[in-house]
Amino acid sequence: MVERYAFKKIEERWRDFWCEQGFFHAETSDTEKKFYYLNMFPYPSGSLHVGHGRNYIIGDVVTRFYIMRGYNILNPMGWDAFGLPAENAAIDRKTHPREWTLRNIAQSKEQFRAWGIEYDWDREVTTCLPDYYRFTQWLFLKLYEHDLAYKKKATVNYCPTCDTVLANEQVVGGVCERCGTPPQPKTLKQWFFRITAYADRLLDDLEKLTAWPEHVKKMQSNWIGKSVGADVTFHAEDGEEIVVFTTRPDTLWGATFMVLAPEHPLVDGLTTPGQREAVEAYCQQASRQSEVERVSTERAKTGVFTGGYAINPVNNEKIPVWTADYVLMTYGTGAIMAVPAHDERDFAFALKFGLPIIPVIERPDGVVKTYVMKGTVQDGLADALRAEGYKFEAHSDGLFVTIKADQVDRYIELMRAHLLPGGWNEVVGARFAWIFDDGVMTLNSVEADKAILARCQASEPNVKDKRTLMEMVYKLDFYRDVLFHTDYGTMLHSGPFSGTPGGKAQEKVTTWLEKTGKGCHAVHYHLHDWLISRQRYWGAPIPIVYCEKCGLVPVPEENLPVLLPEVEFIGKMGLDDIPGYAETTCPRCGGQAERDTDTMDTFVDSSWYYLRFISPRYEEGPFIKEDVDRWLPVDQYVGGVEHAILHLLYSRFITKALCDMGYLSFDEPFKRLFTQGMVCHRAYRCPEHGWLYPHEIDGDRCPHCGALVETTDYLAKMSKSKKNVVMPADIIDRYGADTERLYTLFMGPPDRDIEWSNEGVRGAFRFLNRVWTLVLSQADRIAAAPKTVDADRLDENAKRLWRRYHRTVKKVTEDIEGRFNFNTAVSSIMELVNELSPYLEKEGDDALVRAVIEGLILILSPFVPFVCEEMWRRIGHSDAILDQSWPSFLPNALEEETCEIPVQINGKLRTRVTVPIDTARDPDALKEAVLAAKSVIKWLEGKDLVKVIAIPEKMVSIVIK
RNA sequence: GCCAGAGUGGCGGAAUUGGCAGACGCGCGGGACUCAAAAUCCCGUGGCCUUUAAGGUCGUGUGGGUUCGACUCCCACCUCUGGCACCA
Repeated sequence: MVERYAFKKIEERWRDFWCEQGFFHAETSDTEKKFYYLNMFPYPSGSLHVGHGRNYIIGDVVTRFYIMRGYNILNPMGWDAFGLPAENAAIDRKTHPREWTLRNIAQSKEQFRAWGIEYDWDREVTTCLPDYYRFTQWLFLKLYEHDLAYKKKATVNYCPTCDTVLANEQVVGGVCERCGTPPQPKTLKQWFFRITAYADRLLDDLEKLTAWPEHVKKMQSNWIGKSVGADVTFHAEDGEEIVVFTTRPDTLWGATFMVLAPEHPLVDGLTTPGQREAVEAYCQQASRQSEVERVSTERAKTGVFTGGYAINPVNNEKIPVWTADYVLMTYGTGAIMAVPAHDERDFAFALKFGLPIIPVIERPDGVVKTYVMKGTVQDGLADALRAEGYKFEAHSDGLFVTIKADQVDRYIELMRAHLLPGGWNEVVGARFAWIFDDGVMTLNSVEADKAILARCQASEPNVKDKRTLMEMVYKLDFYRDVLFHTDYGTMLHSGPFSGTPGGKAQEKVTTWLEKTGKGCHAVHYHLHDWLISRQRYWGAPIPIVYCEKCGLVPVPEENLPVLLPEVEFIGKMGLDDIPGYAETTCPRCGGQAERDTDTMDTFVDSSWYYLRFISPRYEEGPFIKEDVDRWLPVDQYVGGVEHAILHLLYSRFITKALCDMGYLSFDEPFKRLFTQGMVCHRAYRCPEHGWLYPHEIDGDRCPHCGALVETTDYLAKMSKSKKNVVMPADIIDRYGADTERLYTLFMGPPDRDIEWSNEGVRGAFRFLNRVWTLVLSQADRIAAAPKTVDADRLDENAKRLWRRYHRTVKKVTEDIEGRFNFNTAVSSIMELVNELSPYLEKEGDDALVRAVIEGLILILSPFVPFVCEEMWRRIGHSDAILDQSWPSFLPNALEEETCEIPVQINGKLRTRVTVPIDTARDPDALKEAVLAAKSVIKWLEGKDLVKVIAIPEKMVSIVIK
C-alpha cells in the first residue's frame, strides 16, 4: 500500500520553488531561441474565477513546455489597472480606486501562486502607476507631434450612467459596453487619435496575419468597413453644393430625390418657410433620440420634405430634398442621392411618401411580369399566348404572365393586337412599359411617370389616389418581387451611358464624373477616429496645457508624468472637479495656464503594454528600441475574443504609428493570435427572487418562495451577478490546483466555450490519484532499474508499451506546439497510463518501466507541475523537472511489425486482415495478400471482381458484382 | 438583413490529408473488496434485429450529389452561437 496523494502538502512544498530557482526569469539580452508568449493582461477587478484560470493555465503549460525544450521564453504579466470599474467599486466601498486596485492585484498574484502559474514578476507592469502612465503620456505627445492626436468639437456618444464619453468601439449593439445604457449624442470638444489615417493599412495588413483566426480578421475588416464609390456634387437651387457619397454611381440617373441627415448643416438653408415648422420639429425629435431608439422603431421610414430642390448633375432633373433619420450624419457625407428603384431603403421611403421610382438598371435575371386583367382584352389572348409558348397562370380575374426580357417586344405586339379600346396592360421587371391601344409608353423619367399615371387614372377611377406608377403596381402581390433590385446590370434610361454593361458601369461613370467636375472617386470607412478623452478621475491625465498667450501647449517630455492629483476619493469625479488641479504655468511662456482635465481611455494604456515588458524598469523612455525589435512581434498572443475589435485594433494602430515614427522596426505587434473560449456554468433563477446560488436551491425550488427554479438552457458566462461563478479556492481546497489545471485543459478544445462540470473535476482527480499510486508503487523498482532500454530484446507486450510511449510523446509534443489542443494531449497520456498499468502487474522489463514512467512524469509536468515535481523526487531524482529536457520520440520505436487492414466490400466494412508491415506498404502486395485471405474469399465466392483499391497502411476496398 | 463559426451517444468531446465513427473522460449498469458505506479495482455501455459463438442493419442537424469509400468535398435547406446592422 503506497501513501495517499496528499495534494495539499505537495502543492505547499513546490509553490515557490520554480520562481525561486529562476526558471521563469527571461534574459532579454539573449535572443537565441527566444519565444515571447503573452496572455492579455487582466483587469484586476476582484477575485479570479476558474474561467479566468483557463487563459493563464494554458499559458503556463506552454511556458513550461518551451522551457523544457530549451527556449528562452518570456511570459510576463501585468495589470490593466486604470478605468471605470475601479472607480465605481471604490465609490461603493468608500475607498480610493488605487487602494481597491492594488489590493486586487495582490489577491490575484496570490491566486496565480496557488494555481502554480509562474511569471517573471520582475517584469510586472501596472498601468495605473506613474512609472507606466508617464509613458502612456509620452505616447500621446508623440501622436500629437505627428498630427495623429487632435482635439475637435464633435458629436460624440455620452454615457449618462458612466458620466463620460465613449469611443465608437465601446458602443456595442447600440449600448454602452460597460453598463448597457444607450449613449446620448452630445457635442463636445474632445481628443481623438487619427486611426482613420491607418484604415487602409489596418485592413490590408490583415492578410499578413496568417496565424490569426479568420473570424477575428473578418470582424476587424467589417469594423473598418471600407466602401469604394464616388462623391458626387449636387447643387441646391441657390447654388449651394450638396455632396453625396454613393457606391453606385451607375444608378445616378435614377436619383429621384435626395435625403439629408437631420443633423446635416444644409438642412436649415434648404428649408422653405412653409416647411420650416415641420422640419424643425422633426430634426429636434431626431436629435433627442439615441441611435438605438432610431433603429428600434421597426425601421418604418420617417422623414420630412424640406421644401427645397436640388439639381441632379447628370441629367439636370430638379429633385426634392428631404430630411430623414435613416441617413446618418456619421457615415459618408451625411447626405444621399436616393435611387428608389435600386436600393431597398430608398424604395421603402419613396413608396411611403409617393416619390417617383424610375428603374435605370436592367434586371440581370431578365424576369418580366405582366398581369392581364379580365375584360381589358379580346377573348382569344390566352390561346394566342399559349401558341407563342408563353408561360402563364390563368385565374378567374385574369392572366398572370411571366416572360423574359427578350420576349417583351413580341409580347407587346401580341398584346396590342388584343387590347380592347380604353384599356391598358403593363409589363414590369426587366422592362417597365405601359401598352395602350394607341401606343406604348416606357417608364424612363419622372415626366413619363406622371404622363402614364395620368392616362391610367383617366380610364380607371380605382387608381385615382395613387401618386406614382410604382405605387399603383405595388398593390398587386404578383409583381412585388420584380419591382426593385440592387444587382449590377446594364444601364437603362441613362442618357449616353444607356447600354453600359454592369461590370464596367461604375468605373466608366466615375471617370466621366471626374472629367466633367461633377464628382470624384471616393472611399469611406465605417471606422472613425478614436475618441480617447474621458471625464473621469481614474485614468492617465492628458498632458496638455492651455495658455492664453500660447494656446494649446503639450507638456514637455521631461516634465512627465503629469501626476494624478492625490485626493480623498468621495464619489464620481473628473479632474475638473478637483480644486487646483487645472492651475499651472505655461511650459512655453511661464504665464498662467490651465491643464486639460480629461484622462485617457484605458484602451490607450493597453495599446502599448506589450512593448514595456521587454525593459519594464527603463527610465529614459518607454522601451529600448533594439531590444524591442529583437523580441517582437509577440510570438504567441492569447486572450478572449471580446477584444477582437477594440484592443487588437488599437494595438495594431499604435504599433504602426510608432513604426512610422521610427521607434519600432515592425508594424504588426502580434504574430500569432489564439482566442480562448469562455468557461460557462449553469445559472439558476427564481422568477420572483432572481439569480440563486446552486447551493441555495432546495431541490428544484426557490428557498424564499418555493417557486420552481428556472435553469438557463444556454451556457451562461460565469459572472457574479448570475451567481454561477466557480471559485478556484473551492476546487483547490478539495482536489488541489493540479486537478483544476488538468480538468480545465481536458474539458474541451481551448478555443471553444465550455461548460464547467464538477463531475469532470472528479475524473481529473481520480486520474491523478491513479498516476500517483502507480508511480509510487514502482519507486523502488525504478531506482534499481537500468537506465537504457534495449528495444530489440523486448517481448511482445513490452514492445507494445514501448510503442505506445513513443506515440504518446509524439502526440503530446505536437498537440502543445502546433495545435494548441491540450484536451487530446491529456487524453493520450491517459491512454498511456491505461496501457502501462496492466503491464506493471506482471513481470516486465525494469528498464522499460523506468523509461516510461520517467517520460510520463516529464510529459505530464507542464499540465500538473506540482504532483510531477513530487513524483520526480520520489523516484530518486534530486534535480528539478524544468532542468530536464523534453522527451524525444524515436521514429523507429513508433513502427509496428504488422498492420491490421480493414477491408471494404462494396463500400461496407466486412472484415480485417492482418499483414506484415512491408506488405501493408506496397499496394500490389497488399492487394494480393488481402484477396488471398480466408475471411475475404468467403465474400468473393461466386462473384465477379470489378475493382480493387489498396491504400497502403490504410485499407483495401473491393468492388464485386 | 449581411458576415463568421458550430451542429457527432445520456453528457463533455475524439477522428490532424476523403480511408475502421464514437478515442479519452463523465454518467449509467453489473461485479469484487466491505458488517455497511465511501474510496478503489474489474467488466459492460450508440440504436434496432437475429443470436450458441458471432453476425446483420441503421447511425455524425435535414434533403440531394460526387466517390470504391463522406463527420470530412459540392449544392440546397434547418437550427444554434457570435459579430455587424437604415454603412448610402
